[in-house]
Amino acid sequence: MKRATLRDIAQSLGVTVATVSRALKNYPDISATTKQTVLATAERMHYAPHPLAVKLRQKSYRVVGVVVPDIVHPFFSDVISGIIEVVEALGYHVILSQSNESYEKEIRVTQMLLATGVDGLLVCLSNETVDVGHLRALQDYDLPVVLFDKINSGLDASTVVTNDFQGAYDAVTHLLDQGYTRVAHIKGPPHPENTRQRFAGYRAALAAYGLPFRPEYVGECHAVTHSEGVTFARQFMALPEPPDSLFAVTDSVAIGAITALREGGWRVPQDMAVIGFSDWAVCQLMEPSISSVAQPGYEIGRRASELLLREIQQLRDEQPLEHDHLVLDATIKIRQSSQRPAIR
Amino acid sequence: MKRATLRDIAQSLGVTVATVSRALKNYPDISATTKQTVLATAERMHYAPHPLAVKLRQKSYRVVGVVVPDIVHPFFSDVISGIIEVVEALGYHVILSQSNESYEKEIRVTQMLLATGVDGLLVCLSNETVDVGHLRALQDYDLPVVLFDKINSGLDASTVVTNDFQGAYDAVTHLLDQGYTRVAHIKGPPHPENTRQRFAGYRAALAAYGLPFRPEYVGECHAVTHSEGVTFARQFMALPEPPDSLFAVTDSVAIGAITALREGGWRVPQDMAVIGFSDWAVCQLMEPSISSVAQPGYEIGRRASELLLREIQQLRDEQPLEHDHLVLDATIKIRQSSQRPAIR
DNA sequence: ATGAAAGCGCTAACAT
DNA sequence: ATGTTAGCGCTTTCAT
Repeated sequence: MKRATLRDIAQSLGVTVATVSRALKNYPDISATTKQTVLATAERMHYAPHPLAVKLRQKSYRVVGVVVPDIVHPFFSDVISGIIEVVEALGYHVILSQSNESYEKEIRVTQMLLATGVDGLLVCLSNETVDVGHLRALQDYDLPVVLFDKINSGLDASTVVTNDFQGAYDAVTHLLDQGYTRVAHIKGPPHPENTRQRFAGYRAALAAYGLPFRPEYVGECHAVTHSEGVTFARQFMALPEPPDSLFAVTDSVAIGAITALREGGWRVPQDMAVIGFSDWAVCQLMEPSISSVAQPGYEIGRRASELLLREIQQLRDEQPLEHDHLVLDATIKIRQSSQRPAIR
Repeated sequence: MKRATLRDIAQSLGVTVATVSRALKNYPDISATTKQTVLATAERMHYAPHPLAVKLRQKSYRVVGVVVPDIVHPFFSDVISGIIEVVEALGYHVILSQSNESYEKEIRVTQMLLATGVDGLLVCLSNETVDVGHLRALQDYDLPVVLFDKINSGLDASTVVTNDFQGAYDAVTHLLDQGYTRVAHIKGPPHPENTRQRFAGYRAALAAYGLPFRPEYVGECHAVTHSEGVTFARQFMALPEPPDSLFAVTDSVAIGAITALREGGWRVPQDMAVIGFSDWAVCQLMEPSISSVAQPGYEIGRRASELLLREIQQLRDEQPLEHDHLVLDATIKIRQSSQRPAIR
């Protein structure tokens, strides 16, 4: 059936649209009978207000755009889930896009989002992105932008990130506290700030315990994959004085390393303790269960949304935008893979 | 800076909004000079058309709503990814909501989506949902709805699902073809059609190979968790004539079972072959790697979107809506856990 | 080549 | 208690 409008109801009742509009919205100055008839016909005609007309009139769209590099990733699913939780509670909706880690596509989807009329944008930059002119352009259109996880200081915007440094520091400290002294690290590539921070946390923890930094105990990934974990673990086992423990930049690398260790006849954690980063669901299912550093994805989504909604409100009130920079703690999850067996 | 409108440009140039509108859209009957100046001022004023005004005028919103029970789930991430791929290529956007497997919330979010003015809806029903009156109501508002994965025959709508029966049948056949004859099954609860189909596929495969159905080889989960896998595997091991292989309704159950088997001193696949369902990423990472049945999530997202967009178009053309019912094949991924060792 | 005017569907200030 | 009117920002037909 064709969608009914206020006018349809008004005409069929011989009143004006204004009356109908008021009747439907419980305005005080409306006769009980009129209200009744209007409500009844509206019901009968399956009337529903045209959302676009309402929004145009009220200048509020109530939609925020979200751009992540890759939806099919547990961390981003968590973030998105947190975002939806917060914004829906305030009657907002979420339009979701992905950049597929492509700078080109990121520009394209942010443009599309602007053209769709979102009230604000939550963005996790792609790994390729170094220039943020496209986001600055959005801000020029009075569109608030909040960055999370992968951020860029070139943009004057609120940011919400995990404390990768602290997470890494805690992970390594957990190893050192148990008496391990030769802690290896498989680090990520130099570009994303996140993995660089993890490396920094690793070095800082060693330094805090007065241990030397040994370059031969560090491997640098390019793609951050399972197979790189395999490669570096083999390398470590072949050293004249091999490490006794390993902090890997991600869980997939940690799992790759464990695979290689096992093939080489090394037991985990007896011959080498291992701790990863990200706390994927697999960590709990593997044997041994894998220790890892959990990122507060859901919380990042919530906090970033709160900041964005605040800025949207400030914009509406014609107040200056206040930016914030949140750094949320990561939590180490200690499981079997990193627990030193009792000393006999 | 305040957002510029057509009128702003028109006034600053001493022309009408109509002229500006035409100049910006490359209409033929517009002087080159006017076009130049308009374009220049538009640029200077950072003009961008107001999306809501355009959409209201053109009666096209170009947004589809998506409702899934839980975003943080690899299968749904895949589906969403497929949806976004297809609809963005046609200039549409995706508004995402989750029902958290709650019937109440499903009603709430579908209503919100209607109120937001989406052009159509892609829905995976919550496990709680038995009545689909809320979706029928949407259809009454001329809102096309396509169901995927968890569907309900009570609604006259297009559907896209995995062929759970065939996937299960193939999984069990794969075991039987290798000479296993005592195939156990840990099934899901009776309600969601999907897991019932898997059970049906299991029985059909046994029947096709002339094997008896043995109730003692079947366990029924309530929550479909890792720990239920543990419980049933222990039960199977304790049987006087234990099964030689197992088809589990999901990967988490399969992994639970493997854990229990290992604890009980049983080797996988030597003492019991195991195959799961869903093909989570973990399956490749575990040792032994776990065989599983892959659901075509991405493809489901694509196909469901295509059906929905077709219906949206048909509605616009005032043609009758054509419904389709697609059943996409699942693919068995054979890995170590289900491969019978060579017979010596 | 450009302007004037109507209208998408709704709201709200101002009448009566 | 209800009607009138003006607009939200844009597109498009019909004039000129």
